[in-house]
Order: sequence, then C-alpha cells, then structure tokens
Amino acid sequence: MDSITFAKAMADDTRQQIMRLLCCQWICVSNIVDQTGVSQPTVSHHLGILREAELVNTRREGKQVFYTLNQDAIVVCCGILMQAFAPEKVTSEEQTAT
Amino acid sequence: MDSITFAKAMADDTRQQIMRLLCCQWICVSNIVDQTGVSQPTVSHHLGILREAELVNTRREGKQVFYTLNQDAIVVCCGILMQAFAPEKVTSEEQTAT
DNA sequence: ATTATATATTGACGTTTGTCAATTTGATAA
DNA sequence: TTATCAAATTGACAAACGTCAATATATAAT
Repeated sequence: MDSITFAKAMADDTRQQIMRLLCCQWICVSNIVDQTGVSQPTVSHHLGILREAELVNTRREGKQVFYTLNQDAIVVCCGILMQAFAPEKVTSEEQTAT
Repeated sequence: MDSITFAKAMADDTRQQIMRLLCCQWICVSNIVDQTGVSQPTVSHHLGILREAELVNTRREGKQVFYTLNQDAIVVCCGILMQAFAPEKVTSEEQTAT
C-alpha cells in the first residue's frame, strides 16, 4: 500500500466518519447506514474504497457482513508518511552511531 | 488543522512529489517547476493548498519565493490520525496501570 | 422453488479537483 | 517610470469523486 492510496482513502468526510465507527469494533453495513445517515449504496461504495486500501477487515455472518478498522494498517501507513516527509523527526531515536 | 484537510492535502501525486522535494530543504517555485515538469500555475496551485493546510513554510527572497516542508506539522497530523484511528496501538506505551 | 433480507453493483447527475494558457500582481533593475 | 523576471490568480475544460435510485447478487427461511 502506497502513501497516495492511503491519503486518498482518508480524504473524505463520510469515510472518516465510517472509520471512526469501525474503530475498535465490528459493525454490519446496515448499522453503519443507520448511524451515518447516508444511503446504503453510498456506504457500500465507501467500504469498497476502504477495503481496496486494506484499511478494513471483513467478516460475513449469515446475511450480514461485518467490518472493522484495520488499526495496524493505519499505524504502518502513518509510519510511512512520517518516514517520507518528516525523516529528521523520526529516523533515529536509536542511532547505532558507529 | 483537522485530519480531513490533512488527508486531502496529501491525496495527490503531484503534491506528494512536491513535498518530497521540499523535505529538508528550501526551494523556490521555479526550481520546483523545473524538477516536477508541471506548469508554473499548477505548481502555485498545489503550493497554495499546502500553504492553506500549513504543511509548508514560506520565505520571500527578492523576486523569488522559497518553500520548505513543515515536518513538525506532518508529525502532529500523523499523530492525530493514529490517535483517532488506532488508539489501541498508540494510546499508552507508558500505562500507569493503577 | 419461492420469498425475504442484507449487501454489492450499475447508471446517472452534480460537484470537486487537477491542469494549462493567459493575465495580474509583486519586486528588482535600468 | 518603464522594463524585466518570479509567483499568484483567473478562466476554461476534462477527469475524478460522492451521492442516490434502481437493480443484481448472495444468503437464509418457508
């Protein structure tokens, strides 16, 4: 996953709203629809983008599909951003200083 | 600065290209134009977005305007993202564990 | 097999975004 | 002041994006 895919996936209000809901818990699509107030197709569309970016995990349970946020991916991507754009602030911390 | 402004500012290829150039050094606009191969108005447009998001610092020197990346802002914004979307992975590190 | 429910996909539409050419603004030099 | 160079702004246009209604797909229940 590259830093642009990540940034694009994060770059929408509705998507961040969904991500906040999915943080630390599994929720099914219809619940997301209820809690966000946007239409079911729109929610599915956003979930597709998050899935594509591997920012969410999925589990089917009968007729329902549950989603949760992939927190590890968030940390990794933020790390990549910081390495790329703030190396001076983050590079070392443990410098082996030969 | 909110996490959406940040993500939107990062969510473009040309803009990340410019940000990489501005990382750890001051460059003037015409140099950015030369090194990116996009037109001067386009570069100015992207710099405007980065300025708006406070991701760059600016300094005028005669007729030229120099830009550099605001690395501290990057770190802060990534921190906000991680706090919001990966709290379990980042909250503690030093848990006072009563 | 038919029906019912949950989610994904398609198609259409308006908005936002990235790009460039042309122009304007700002700053120095003559 | 006038001329020159650097950067910002404006206007136009195509491409990408977010949204919803309608439809299709998948799963379970009758």
